[in-house]
Amino acid sequence: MKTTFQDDVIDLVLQIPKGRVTSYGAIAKFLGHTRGARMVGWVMNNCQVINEARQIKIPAHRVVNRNGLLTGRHHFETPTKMQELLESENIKVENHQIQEFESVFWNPQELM
DNA sequence: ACTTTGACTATAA
DNA sequence: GTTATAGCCAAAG
Repeated sequence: MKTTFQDDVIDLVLQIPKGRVTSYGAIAKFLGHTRGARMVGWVMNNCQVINEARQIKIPAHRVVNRNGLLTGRHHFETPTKMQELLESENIKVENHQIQEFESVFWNPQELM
């Protein structure tokens, strides 16, 4: 089993510090796919399945679009679950948009 | 093998 | 400021 794109994405998402968020594009870029943000989204969709199949939790709520908007909220159990999770990590969310986004944004490059 | 789709982003108008 | 378009590449049908 070779390293797949989704494995890399998941691994990175799991390393997002609590109270921080990142964007699809940042993840894609970190993996070498500067404009492959769409694939990250696809992987996140699989994350749901993995969450139940592997019984591991993937902090998908820490992944938002570059706008700081909770675009993936509709894919959660409930449309408000994502915001709840973020708020429980001291991330301010208003109108499905992260406040002080630049302050909570986490660049994967910091990992190194 | 070909077409469609996707939780996106950057650029142009 | 918004809306439109193209780019990107991997999976599913």
